[in-house]
Amino acid sequence: MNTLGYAILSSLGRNPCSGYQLVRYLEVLWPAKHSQIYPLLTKMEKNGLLEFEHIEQTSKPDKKIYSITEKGRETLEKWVTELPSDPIIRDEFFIKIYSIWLSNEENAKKLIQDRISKLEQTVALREENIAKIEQAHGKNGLEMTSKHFGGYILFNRRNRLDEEEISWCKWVLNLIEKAKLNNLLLGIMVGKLNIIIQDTTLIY
Amino acid sequence: MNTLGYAILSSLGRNPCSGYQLVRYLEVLWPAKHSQIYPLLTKMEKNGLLEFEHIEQTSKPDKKIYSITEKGRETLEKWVTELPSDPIIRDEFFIKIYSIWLSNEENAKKLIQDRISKLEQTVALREENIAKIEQAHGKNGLEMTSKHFGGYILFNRRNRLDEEEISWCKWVLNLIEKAKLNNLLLGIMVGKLNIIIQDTTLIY
DNA sequence: AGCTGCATGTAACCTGTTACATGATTAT
DNA sequence: ATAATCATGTAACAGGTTACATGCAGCT
Repeated sequence: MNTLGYAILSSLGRNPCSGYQLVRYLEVLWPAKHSQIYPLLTKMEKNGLLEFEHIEQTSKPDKKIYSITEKGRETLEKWVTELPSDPIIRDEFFIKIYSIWLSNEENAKKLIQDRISKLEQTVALREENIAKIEQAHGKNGLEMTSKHFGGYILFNRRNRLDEEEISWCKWVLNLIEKAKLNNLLLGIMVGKLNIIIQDTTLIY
Repeated sequence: MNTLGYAILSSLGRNPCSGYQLVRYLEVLWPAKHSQIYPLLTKMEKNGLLEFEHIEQTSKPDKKIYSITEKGRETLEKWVTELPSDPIIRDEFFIKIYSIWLSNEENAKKLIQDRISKLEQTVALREENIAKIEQAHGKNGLEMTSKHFGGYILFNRRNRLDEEEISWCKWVLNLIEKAKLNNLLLGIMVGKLNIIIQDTTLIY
């Protein structure tokens, strides 16, 4: 089975839900579209890792509530102890940053500024979620054996990293400003030098 | 064209190289295997974004040194100003962390400890690289218009984030320890309570 | 009247990985 | 001897995205 399968086991192991809801839950864990999730759920159910209950609804379409089986829980538990493969990060921002030397100052600043805006937005949203979890379970009441522990610490991780990145962005903006100032000063000095040269040329 | 194509333009725009070398250069920017890179290079060359020079070698296989064309540079410059799509992060570690509530303390600690080890290793390696760049170009001599600026600030970013993650890992280890202590204390208290109950039962 | 959310599914396509193929040189 | 590095390429497969398909309820 592939990693998406384990992500599904991990989510359903915490609480049963429909494929539709899984799409949302997996967003932070292992993003996948419904077109990838539905066929895999069917396959995993056939392999005995999951089971589902058909729920008929009147005002909404019917749904299947999936839950993890004993076999599924065992499979997940075994996998969790194996060492994880290296993370894969693909971010167009890196490539654009790598190429800013061919761009101008305005574009460069905009690229960084937009990044800050996005990060600040997501951090604010996540902070609300963290506060909700702490409110519901108590800041110190969250133990490793709690179902909510993993989610809680992962939210914390992401916010710490995002805040560090915001700080890095500001450092970069400063670097650009400082370089501009240096150039400006250099320009003035060159200007003065020219006057001196002109003066000296005039004198001598 | 896809993002890998822009990553290639970005790398070759800094300095020409062979497809073989590109695999290594792209590792930090947009990881790809040679089987994906070679056909794309051929395609991009046909589209006039790249050109190559055939270099014959005696002790090694012949190679093609690709470089960016004027059209390629223009294409890249235009793309850089468009806003980047959201980053994609896929990390098995997240799923394992999310599932540790079904695991025991030993496994949980090992998972975090292994993460710390990996991070510390890569941070150390990267620090060497940062030092090398600073040595070669001067800590303040690196301006936005320098070819090395992007790489320099990206290395810095990664190290900052990795160090923040190490700190987060230690915070999690502390949380686990603290919870254990609480449980231990609770255990002792329950024990004492039992004695009191036993005592009181004896007296009355 | 048109959009969003709920809910599941399939088909076509693009992206990325693993494996196959070749072959000389250099280091362990 | 055996593995790693240099160097390029293709084929098969797995993973992931976009688009097609349906239909009702509630909101603007």
